[in-house]
Amino acid sequence: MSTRSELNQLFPGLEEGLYEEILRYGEIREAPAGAELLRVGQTIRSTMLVLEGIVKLYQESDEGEEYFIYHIQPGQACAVSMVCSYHAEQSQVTARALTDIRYLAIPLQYMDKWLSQYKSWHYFVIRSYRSRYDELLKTIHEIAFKNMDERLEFYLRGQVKQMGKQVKLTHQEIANDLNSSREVISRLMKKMEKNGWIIIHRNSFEWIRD
Amino acid sequence: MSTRSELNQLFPGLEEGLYEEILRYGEIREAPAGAELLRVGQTIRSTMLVLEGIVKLYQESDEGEEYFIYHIQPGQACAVSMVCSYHAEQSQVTARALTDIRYLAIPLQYMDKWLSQYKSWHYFVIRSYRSRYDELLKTIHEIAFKNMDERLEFYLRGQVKQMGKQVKLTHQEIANDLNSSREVISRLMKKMEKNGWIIIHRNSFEWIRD
DNA sequence: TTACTTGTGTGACATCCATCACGAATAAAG
DNA sequence: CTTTATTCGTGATGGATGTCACACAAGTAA
Repeated sequence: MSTRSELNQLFPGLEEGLYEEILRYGEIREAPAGAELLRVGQTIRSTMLVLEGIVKLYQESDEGEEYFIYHIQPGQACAVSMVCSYHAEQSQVTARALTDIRYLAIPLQYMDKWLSQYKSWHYFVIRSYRSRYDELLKTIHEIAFKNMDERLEFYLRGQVKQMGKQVKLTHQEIANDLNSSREVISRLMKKMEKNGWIIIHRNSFEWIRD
Repeated sequence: MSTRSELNQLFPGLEEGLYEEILRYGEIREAPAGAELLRVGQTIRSTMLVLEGIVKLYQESDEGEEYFIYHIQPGQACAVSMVCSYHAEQSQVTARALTDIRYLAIPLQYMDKWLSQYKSWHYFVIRSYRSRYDELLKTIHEIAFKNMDERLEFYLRGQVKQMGKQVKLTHQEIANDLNSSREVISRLMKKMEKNGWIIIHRNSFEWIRD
């Protein structure tokens, strides 16, 4: 499949001219699973349209703690990096390739140009911000009001939605994503297993409930 | 001062035609301190440009707990309500007038129209989303990684920045905004007073440090 | 003044969760 | 098969903070 038709499928509804500009000025890049694509404090110089694979976005504290925020899938862009301003801003989040990925890197200068030139593009940008904004609100709702058991359920549901009912994650990785500790996650997941919500395997679990 | 020049001052840099449309189709409304402007689950039908007074945005849980998110000042808009889509969305947050306020209510249909018609408007919308998105990230950072003492300091600094060094808030109100309890806030503020950061009065406190 | 309301201070206790300690289960390597 | 590394299970303990109880202080109304 050509990149052009791939673009068309993943990012439908853009103008003809815009597809061409994206192909002309966007650079196709690849990164292996685990690669850091954006780190806290880094200055943002280009935006990212994901073509293949999954990117994970998370907050990081000074002490190296993490908190998972959301995934970026093929057909989505990194809202954080879609600044529309000249003065390149600094990232508050870290982005890491969860699987091997392929993406289009687009220099920031075109963000500005396309915003004024292509109607479909500014709708795309605004939709992206809007939906990410909503996801952040949900995250705040979880952390602010819920105990770890409910937050874990919310988190696992999110992973299942993304990865399917078989999710490959160790308890330690889950604990990192929720800024908790392995022991706590182990205990809570054991309880979920007893309730018949999941089946725990080594290095993975299986979602049953719902 | 005419509404026109007021608009010009508060929302500078928009096109002439846009100012006129805002005045023609926006309805000037007032609300007393304490009025609820947007509640969780409510369908959003118009957006809000604040002209005078301060609006407070917060999350609400099913059990009636609250968590403060940010203030909206004169010259700012309610990002939540600037949807660019036909299917009016539901709010995840509650907005309440903190003081008596005056604002322009703009029917959602013009959001769409102006987005394609006025360049300055879509920059305004994107800037709004962008900066609110960043504030949400900061909030997540606080809740996810920090203990109550640091979160309280972050919160109080925010209030001071907004209200000046004399802040009229009871410990109970602060506790509500942080989804904590009065006793905890009292104890922590007492400690801050001992450290010379603040002076506690009845119904208010004074910021000293920095 | 007296009574009443509202806000604040503080000890005692309970709960959630992080940490420590250690052992068991599983997979990989020799 | 034996050894080793990784992952998971689980009790014990402690810290942060929510909850309860109650006293006191500062206004407000009668």
